[in-house]
Amino acid sequence: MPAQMPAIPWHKPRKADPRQPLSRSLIVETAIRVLDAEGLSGVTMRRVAQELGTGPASLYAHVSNKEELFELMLERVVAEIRLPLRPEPERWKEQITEICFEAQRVLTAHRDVSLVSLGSIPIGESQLRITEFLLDLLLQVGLPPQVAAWALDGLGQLIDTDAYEASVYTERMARGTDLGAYFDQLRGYLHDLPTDRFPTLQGMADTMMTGDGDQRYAFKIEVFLRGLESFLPAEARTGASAGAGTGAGAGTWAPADRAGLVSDGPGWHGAAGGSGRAGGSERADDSGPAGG
Amino acid sequence: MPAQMPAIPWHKPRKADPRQPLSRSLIVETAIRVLDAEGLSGVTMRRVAQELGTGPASLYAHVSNKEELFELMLERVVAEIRLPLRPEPERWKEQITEICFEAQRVLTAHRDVSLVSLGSIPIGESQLRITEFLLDLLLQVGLPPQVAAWALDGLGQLIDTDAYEASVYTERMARGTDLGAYFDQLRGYLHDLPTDRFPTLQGMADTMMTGDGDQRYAFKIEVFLRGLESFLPAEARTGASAGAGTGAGAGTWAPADRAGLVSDGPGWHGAAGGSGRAGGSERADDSGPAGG
DNA sequence: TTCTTCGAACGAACACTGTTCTACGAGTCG
DNA sequence: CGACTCGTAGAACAGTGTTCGTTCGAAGAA
Repeated sequence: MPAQMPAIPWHKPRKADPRQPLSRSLIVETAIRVLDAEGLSGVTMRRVAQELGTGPASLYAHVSNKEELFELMLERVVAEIRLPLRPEPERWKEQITEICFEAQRVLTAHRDVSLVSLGSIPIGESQLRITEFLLDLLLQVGLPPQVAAWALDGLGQLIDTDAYEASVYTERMARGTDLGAYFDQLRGYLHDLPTDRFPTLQGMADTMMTGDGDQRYAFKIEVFLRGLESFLPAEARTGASAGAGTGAGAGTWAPADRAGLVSDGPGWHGAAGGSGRAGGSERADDSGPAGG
Repeated sequence: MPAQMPAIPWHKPRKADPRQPLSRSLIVETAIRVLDAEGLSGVTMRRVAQELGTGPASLYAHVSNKEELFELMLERVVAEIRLPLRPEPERWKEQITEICFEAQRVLTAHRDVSLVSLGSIPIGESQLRITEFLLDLLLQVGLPPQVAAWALDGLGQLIDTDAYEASVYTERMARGTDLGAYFDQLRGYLHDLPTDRFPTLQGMADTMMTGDGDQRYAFKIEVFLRGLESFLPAEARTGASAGAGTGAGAGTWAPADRAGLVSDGPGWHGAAGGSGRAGGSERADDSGPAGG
């Protein structure tokens, strides 16, 4: 808060704080401020009310529930997700990947919110805006309507789940857990598994732990999109389709180049000392494909 | 509770209840009983303690946390998931689909538990057992190790998220919401969307609402598996691979035949007049094979 | 101007929550 | 027999979401 002029003493001296009256949007904004500062579990009616200089009961005049408040918060957050200007069917996979990463950037920028998203049907205006865009894109690509509709479902789950998982790790780290040590420990645990009962897993401990959150996320998106691609009717397939041929060996696979839209600043990725989800948290400064 | 004999008055009249002493597993079992009866939010330390005829403080001698208790509960639940006798690489997609449905069956049979699973790394013994099986299977199919490893991640998220979403609807229905009416309302809402801003979505309202939870789940699994298939090196591809050619038109796509293990009838579909994800837990008595 | 009305604001309270402190009591070891 | 553990609990602390009943301030009616 910047310096503020003192209240003129003879103007309504009775009420010291010239705060604006309560309103739905003011409450939601305040709640989001608390969310960003202390995580979703820190957003309590009392905490929000206190931030507004009032009591918890006052909030119930504008918001019927804590659940409703949460959903309003989610809507406001989702509204921050930016979309490309228009669908470009010829590079639909790249475009969807970009949107997925943009969504994850925004969601994880607000701590835990994705948990709210996980359990609710996305019918808010902002959510529908994204749905509309993706649906349009998928239809233009040539996917059958039913496939496109159901694909949105899966895509939404993918985004939400990954954002939530990422936030869980961020929260855990914010509470003092050293993720680097934790993952090393985990790797050791996998490595020490009894060979007779877990022969495959035990031998692949390192492979299981490879890759940070972004890499894994990109992989999942790519798998889903390739799967979607296989539902394209024969006549809708362009030559660019990675489809069947480009089998990609183990290490040779690389996440789609995420240029454009997502290229704003370092974002959360590097900031907190490493990976979103797994492995090598010591690589905070890696210049990877992601940053801008 | 069946009728119970009254305690013989002159046998230890001091302590009326001849209950067995507290123990970790007894607490976990009791907690799961409460979970099944009242959902995850009903599992409170006080409630579990009360069920055991004691106070909440007594639990902390065996369980360090509510969080730890939840994870112990998850482990016990996941242990119920049955696996096929051995990997059958020649029908890997069917087998994975079966496992996914079996997992969902078990998870949703215990209300909310999947929420616990969503935020934790699956390192319990039972979870690793499943991981080991799937990893073995995927490697036998010929997937590159790194792809197989990361695929497990995605598969786990798919299972957990879908189970959680299903449970959310079940819980909501248990609280009295009529899902049929709710989805009709939702369909109407989509249909009434302003045509200028949501042209695609508005016209596809019905398509968006088509399909029950199982169908959508099967679709997502199929997409993921087809995507995975595209990572098979050329030499590992059998003729059976649906891969590129069998493009499937709009309505012609059908979920993979879920024989054996998952062969439980119509499920809840008819009940709520449509889509969604909830319901039909009334078929717990299916005699599926797959045991072992 | 005065009176009524009505919804927003809010203090207090209710019934909960997870967790900890501390005392009690039985069992075992020396 | 005393000392010493350790599982069992009662009570309490600091919170939680939500509701009740009241107050208050401004707008509309007389």
